[in-house]
Parts: sequence; C-alpha cells; structure tokens
Amino acid sequence: MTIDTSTDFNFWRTIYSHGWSALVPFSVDKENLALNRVLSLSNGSPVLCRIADQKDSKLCIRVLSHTPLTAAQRTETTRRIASCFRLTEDLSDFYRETRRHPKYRWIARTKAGRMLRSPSVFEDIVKMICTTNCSWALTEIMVRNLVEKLGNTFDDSHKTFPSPAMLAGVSEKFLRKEIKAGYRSPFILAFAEKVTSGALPIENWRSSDLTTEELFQQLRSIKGVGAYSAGNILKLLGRYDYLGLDSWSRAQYYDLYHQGRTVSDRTIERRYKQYGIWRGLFFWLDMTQSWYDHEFPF
DNA sequence: GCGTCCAGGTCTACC
DNA sequence: GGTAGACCTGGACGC
Repeated sequence: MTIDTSTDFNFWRTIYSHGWSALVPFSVDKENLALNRVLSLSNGSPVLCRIADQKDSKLCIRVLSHTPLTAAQRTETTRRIASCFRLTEDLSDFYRETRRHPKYRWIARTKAGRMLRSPSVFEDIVKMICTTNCSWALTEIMVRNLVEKLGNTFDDSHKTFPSPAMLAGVSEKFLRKEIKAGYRSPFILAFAEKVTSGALPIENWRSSDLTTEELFQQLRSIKGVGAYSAGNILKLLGRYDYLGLDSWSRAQYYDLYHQGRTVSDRTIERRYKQYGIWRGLFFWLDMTQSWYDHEFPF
C-alpha cells in the first residue's frame, strides 16, 4: 500500500527525530532502508509493516499478515502508520517561523521537525515513563521485556506492544521482576488500569480541544509522569509549548551556549520563549542538530 | 570481585 | 512553593 506525504516530509529525519525508532516494536532495517513496525489491529490480529520511502512523495507499506486483510483493516493500517509519521500534521506555520531566524533555516531546508510517535498514546506514555531516571540502555531493556513477555506474537522475532488490558492484567511483582521496571511498576500498573476502565480517554488527546495547559495537567495527574515526561509526551500529541528538560538535554544546552557551565532551567526557558507555541520543537531541534550531520540510516 | 556513582525523574513529607 | 530523601536497575569505573 502507499500513503501520500507532504512536500515538507522527510522519511529518515522523522525516524531519527528522537529515540523511539530504537525501541521495539519499531526497528530500523538498515539493509532494506525501511522501518519495521508490528501493529495490533483493532480485532487483535498482529501484522508486520515494512515502511519504506518512495521518491514520488509516497510511503510504501508492505504488510505481512497471517490472514488476508479486509478493506477496513487496510484502512486502519495506513491510518496508524500515517499517525506514527505525523503525515496529517500541518507544520507550515512552524517552518515559516524557522525561516524568520537565520540560525534555524536548516530546519525547513532539511525538513526536520516531525517526531516519530507510536500508534497509540498509551504506548507513548508507558515508554516515556520507562525513560525516567535511568540510562537509555535500561529503557531499552524495560521496553523489550514489555513486548517480549506481554505482546501478541506475530512470529518468533516480532511481537506487538501490550494493550492497556494486557498490562492491567499483570501484578506489580511481575513488572518489577520480569520487566525490570523497578519503582515505576506501581505507576505503570495504575495507569494501565485507569486507561482500561475508561477513566482516562488518552487516545482522544491527539485531536483534543483541550488547551495545552489542560493537557499538561491531565498528564501530570498520571503518577510517574512529571514535568519532563509531560512536556515530551505533549510533543508527541502535537503540542510544542513545553521544553521537557532532562539531564541529557540540559547538558547539551550547557555545552552549546555556556561552555559546559550549568545554568538554571529558567534561563533555558527564557531563550526559547520568543518561539511561542513552537518553543519545545525549536529547543529539541537545537539540541539534536548534530544528529542531522549523519548519513541516514545510522 | 566488590563498592560506588549515576543515568534522557518523580513522589512524598516536611518546612 | 520549595526542597531533601527515597526509589529500581544496570553499566561504567576505580580499586
């Protein structure tokens, strides 16, 4: 199947926009220049999608499935992949703003700025909790355990990310011992239970009428989601008003603007205030500009 | 081999 | 509202 992309879309810059493509059930297939992703369709069937870039402003999706897909399942698959790549998100105002600043003209020129996200808000939030207070290596371990031990099996090496119900059905002890989620375990469990019960309509948040501040407060009400997590989850919901500072991005900022000297968060926020509702995206791209010097995929 | 520190934070109790 | 201390885990590092 194919999906049309906009003229300001860049396949590899979206995949390498942040760490998500390194976390299962995403995987980068460097040999075939594709992004693999195992999806769980709404009827529960797992499918494996191989997504590649076509030169004619289209994404090509090869779908491996154990049963022939119905028309509705084909539509669902393309809709979900389009959401992961943010294909319907209009960033023209953002690119217009970047062109006003010579220092940031590289962003529109290289079509950076779309941040890869998961097919579901649930997956994005659980993964974000798994990035807190630990090394990236431990995040990879926790997410891999979640998928391997709780995901739906497509084949021996491909499983889906577990559903809220699947996660809500395990014990805190299981999350601690088998997933290695440590003290995050009760947070993840309580979150999965809340989503399963319908008390938290998180999947509506990508097209919500709530203000960014209201969404931020909703996110902060989830135990285990603090300022860093909420700010970065908001970026994956299409809201860029928060910086989502963490120790890594702070260190990048200190090196870039203060010769490694520590400054307050308020100082960092002051610098990006001028970029208004796009400040979180300006900040993130500023901190990761050197990533775009690499030849993709890396 | 062992102990310590810290990494893409957050929560709670206390002031 | 601001802050100290506790919290899981695994890898790096020093000894």
